[in-house]
Amino acid sequence: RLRKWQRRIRVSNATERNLAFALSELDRMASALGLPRTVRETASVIYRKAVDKNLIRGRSIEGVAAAALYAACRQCGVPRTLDEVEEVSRVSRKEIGRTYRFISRELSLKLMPTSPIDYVPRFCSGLNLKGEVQSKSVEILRQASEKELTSGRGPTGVAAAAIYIASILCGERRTQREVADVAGVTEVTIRNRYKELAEELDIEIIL
Amino acid sequence: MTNESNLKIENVVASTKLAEEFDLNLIVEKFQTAEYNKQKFPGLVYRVSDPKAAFLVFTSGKVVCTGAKNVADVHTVIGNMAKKLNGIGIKTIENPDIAVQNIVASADLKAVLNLNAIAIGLGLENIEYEPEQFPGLVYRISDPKVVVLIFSSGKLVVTGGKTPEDCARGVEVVREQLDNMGLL
DNA sequence: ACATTACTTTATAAAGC
DNA sequence: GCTTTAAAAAGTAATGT
Repeated sequence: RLRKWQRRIRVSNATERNLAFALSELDRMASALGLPRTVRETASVIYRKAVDKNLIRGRSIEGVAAAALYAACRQCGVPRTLDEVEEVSRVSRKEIGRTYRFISRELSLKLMPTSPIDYVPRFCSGLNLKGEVQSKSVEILRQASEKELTSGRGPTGVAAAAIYIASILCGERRTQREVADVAGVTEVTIRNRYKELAEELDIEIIL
Repeated sequence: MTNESNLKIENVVASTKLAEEFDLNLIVEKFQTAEYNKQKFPGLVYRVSDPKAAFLVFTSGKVVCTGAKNVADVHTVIGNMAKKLNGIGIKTIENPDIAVQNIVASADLKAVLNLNAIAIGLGLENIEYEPEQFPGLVYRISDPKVVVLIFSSGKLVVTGGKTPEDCARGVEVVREQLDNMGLL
């Protein structure tokens, strides 16, 4: 009888220890990414649900925590790319993506693919661009979406191209390199996307 | 009206057993283009151009054939492979059972698609669409048991089928569902 | 700036780590 | 789970001229 109690205490300790570790990891990663408290709380709720459904079995706490954070960012409308989450975690992008798909399905998160529009505020502030440019970027993205220019394209690349165009239209030009750096894409991608947007949306870009 | 599936088979994967065991070291030295690194991979790699295909040969006598463009070619290339082995002094099983394990095919719905709308239409729980990672929407069908990759260009990739009919049916299932949702 | 090569995703068998 | 093979889709990336 005493052994049974001891085992329960041990399991309980291990469970609590793991949860504490996971939560501290979430906090550490969220801080590194500069995420608000609401996202950290959302991530911890997702993580706890994963624990309750025994989804951690066969997976690392780090991986599930990173996937929960990635999912939380998307759920809160402030997405980070898998690459960004990978940078602050110690698991590979491949495992974060794989674990994300798993918990997303098991917890029925039903998240829509990330919208380029959700990246606009963060990228624009990273480029010191005002609200006017943000509004213009969003306007361009809505038109792009209506004309089917966003399906299958990377959300960050499309957002970057829209911001690049908007910055020029608003007289606050940023170079392709500057935009590419904050968006985490290459100049080639910005070029390909902005050419397509400019042509299909009949936007004249004069340098 | 409608349709013949402009289905094109791109790759056929099959497996069979040609002997009870193989001495891969003997085969590598006799077949000049064969590759064999036991620590890297347990199988010997051998490419042929007759009908183009690639073989993975194992010590157990089992063989995997990939890259063929037809189910018929699979039989042809495996037959040629058996003869080449015989020519090198290795006996092989007479009429080996050849099992097609997977067929990859491509098709074209000839329409520009809105993948976000399709994701919602087919149900987010039934699909996977992460444009950040890959431009295609992944749709798993249970009957026929195939996986279809749907692209915004209207092009499709069907894989997982064991027969060309599975692939053709998979395309039709997608075409019908998209049509019913008015997304075609 | 443009070209080429290469990697992302899907399925599938094989033997072994 | 990984390793290796083949092939398509379209986007993005790395490298080279």
